[in-house]
Amino acid sequence: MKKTAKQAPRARGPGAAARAVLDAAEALAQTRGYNGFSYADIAARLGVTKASLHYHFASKAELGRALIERYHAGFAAALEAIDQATDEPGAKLERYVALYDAVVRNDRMCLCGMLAAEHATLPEPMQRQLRVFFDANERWLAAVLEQGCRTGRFTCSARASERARVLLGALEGAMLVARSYGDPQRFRAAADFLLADLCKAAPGAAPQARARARPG
Amino acid sequence: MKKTAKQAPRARGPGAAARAVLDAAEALAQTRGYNGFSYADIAARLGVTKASLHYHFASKAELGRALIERYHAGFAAALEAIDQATDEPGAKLERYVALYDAVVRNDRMCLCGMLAAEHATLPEPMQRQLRVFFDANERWLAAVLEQGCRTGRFTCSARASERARVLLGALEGAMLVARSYGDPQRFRAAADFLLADLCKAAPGAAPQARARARPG
DNA sequence: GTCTATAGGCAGATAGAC
DNA sequence: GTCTATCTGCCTATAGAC
Repeated sequence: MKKTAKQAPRARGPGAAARAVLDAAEALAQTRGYNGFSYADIAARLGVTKASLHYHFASKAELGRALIERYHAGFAAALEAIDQATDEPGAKLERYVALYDAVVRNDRMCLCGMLAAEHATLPEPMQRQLRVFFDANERWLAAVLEQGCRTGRFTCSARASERARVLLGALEGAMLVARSYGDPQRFRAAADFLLADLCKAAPGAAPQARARARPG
Repeated sequence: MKKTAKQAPRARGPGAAARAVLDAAEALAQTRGYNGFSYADIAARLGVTKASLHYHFASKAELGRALIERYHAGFAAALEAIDQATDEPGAKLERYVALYDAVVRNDRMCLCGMLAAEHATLPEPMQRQLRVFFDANERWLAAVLEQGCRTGRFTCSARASERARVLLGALEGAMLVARSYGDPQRFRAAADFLLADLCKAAPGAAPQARARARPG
């Protein structure tokens, strides 16, 4: 079933090169920001020239657009996976936080949180994409909080969508500040605090709220 | 009492030019980030040439250092003013939030929050200054929370310093995300939620928690 | 203190060979 | 798809006149 051996690069499948560019750009954007990296940085990581990058993404604005698009799609898939893995609101939130915790432990910041800081300097399409990402996150979180409210799992103060907005901002901010200390534990501790607060009025109802994906 | 009329520029006092440079750079850094502005931008705003800026700040790294230094000093003075204006922990927190609210209403982001996003690209002296700023804020907040705990003004869960850290991160994150929507009200609403949470277990003890400095 | 002029480098981007 | 070569423009920074 082997294709002609000459086509080794093609063997990785179509779009593999573009994906490699996105991977490198994503890592750079999440650590240094959109204004903090250049085509030269990506080219150096991949061992190719700057010119070849323009074959896949004609402009940096187009690359940035594709970056958010893929990131959002991946995040949406992760949220769907959570919904299918469990119905328990507390477990959902714990897994949601775990998504960000993985990002932080990888010495990165949420891509969209990072880009939000640079908002004023971004091409307008990217600005719109950021709002779409945050809106989707808030909607998902609001639904989880609302469910937790109904079932008595969480402190119920209604206004789930406002609480979702605060929670998302708090998680982004915890990542932001933690970066200055190079200490992933700082994020995890803040996240645990935020999760615990949701259960404050329902003691004993937060059994595994502090479960870890990995040993501390 | 007039000086010789020839010295009009000097009349603004020594260092006035340097201060004007810092003012312009600060506004740019808080809206576009450290990597999002150049000497050319500052020069254009002040109506001078790029070269003249180097007389006051030899390098951009030195300018950045001076930027954080002055910002932190101003913030420290504001915190001291709050301490002298009131002893009530709730009022202190309300005034603390008002400091950030003024920043947001000015279409800016906290300078250090903005720079925290760009942390990986900053000169090492600036990186250290960021930690100093956040540490000072956390200490002040922790003292206020601790006092509110003792007096029963706030929900008392001990661990004031951890709660202070979460609160600071949450405020920075609320600013960060609100920027993408260009809506200052988004920050204020999140801040009110955070303040209200501190009083959740002490209903009726949060009379003016939602007081505004200006009409909405 | 501010200017003109310029250096030296890196940015994003394009043309055209292979 | 990737390369070499190159363009244009902006960046930080410096020299030296006024």
